[in-house]
Amino acid sequence: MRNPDALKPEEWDLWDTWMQAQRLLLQEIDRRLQSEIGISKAEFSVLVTLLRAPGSEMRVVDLAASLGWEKSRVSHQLTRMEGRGLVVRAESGASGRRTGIGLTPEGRRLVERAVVAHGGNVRRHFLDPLAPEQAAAIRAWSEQTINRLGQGGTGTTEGAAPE
Amino acid sequence: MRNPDALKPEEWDLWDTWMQAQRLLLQEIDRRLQSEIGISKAEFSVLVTLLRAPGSEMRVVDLAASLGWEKSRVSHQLTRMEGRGLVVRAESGASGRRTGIGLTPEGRRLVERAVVAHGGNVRRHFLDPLAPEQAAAIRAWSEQTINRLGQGGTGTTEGAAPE
DNA sequence: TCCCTAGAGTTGACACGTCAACTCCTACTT
DNA sequence: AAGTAGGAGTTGACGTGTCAACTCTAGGGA
Repeated sequence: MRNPDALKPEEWDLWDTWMQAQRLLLQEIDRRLQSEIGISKAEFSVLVTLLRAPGSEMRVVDLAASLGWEKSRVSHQLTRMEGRGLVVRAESGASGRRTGIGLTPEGRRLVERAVVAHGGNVRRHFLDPLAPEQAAAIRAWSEQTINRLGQGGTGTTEGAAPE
Repeated sequence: MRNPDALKPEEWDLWDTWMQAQRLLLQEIDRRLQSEIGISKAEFSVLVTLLRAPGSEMRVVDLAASLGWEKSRVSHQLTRMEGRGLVVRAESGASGRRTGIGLTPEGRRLVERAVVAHGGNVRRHFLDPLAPEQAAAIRAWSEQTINRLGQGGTGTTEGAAPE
């Protein structure tokens, strides 16, 4: 603590407070998605990304790029979701061999309900309690943070919980 | 999307942008802690909490309360950290049987270095780029979110990465 | 043609986290 | 003293996430 770099108590407090608020909000939104629809945030992200893809079908590597995930993470996630019957690994066999990932009817049904429910939760727990000047500050901070730390945003996964 | 509750594109965009900024910042801070000191965020939280406890010793249940974690999570974490030689489960055997958790010399050495490094990282990546009015907005939003969602804050774990 | 490199995808080992079920001990009740 | 309720702690099953190593195949020289 004799380091000149040491944070002052009110600085630690801002950091801690912000971290805790974040964690509570994400927990709340995730838990509601889980209890109302029965899918996790990770499953929701994959399903939404597939839903918005042309033909509702993508390759693993494109899914990974769109979500900003590692491809091994996508592969593990797909293995679990295939087991739950939410997605299919379509192996185009002899001809194209493109191994596209697609939605099952069950997956499509769930994600369509989830988009509505999740939107409502985001509105209730994030957007509504946000005062206009808070929204402006958060937007500005977020953009400058992404510019500073993010190399190239995934860009296209609008509406998916990014993580 | 024909739901009246549906979010407008700029609302989705604010949510996505904020989520992504958060994720990038946490990733950056965690990765630096890992590469500079060689411990994870979870390990750091446990070590800092122990370091600040009277006698650097706590029971599992108090650790859990202070961190805001489930006790089973604490137990699993301690099992891994005991394997790495960072903490000890002191079983006071016949007399008190209090099963206090303590720091090993190695654990103490690491956490003392980590506090300095982590503080510097928080300053560089969170506090410094924050304009004063952004800090005020983030503090206000965090506090109202905690009041709305948090039932009883853990309170005392000042300085630990709360999650 | 044969090799061989580079991309796509999978797998295994491990860290992290939750939930539910379990053991163990203490303290209270009768 | 026997019984029991409850707190403290652990464990196992499983979902989530990273890293490194692996397979497979297409395409591109020599």
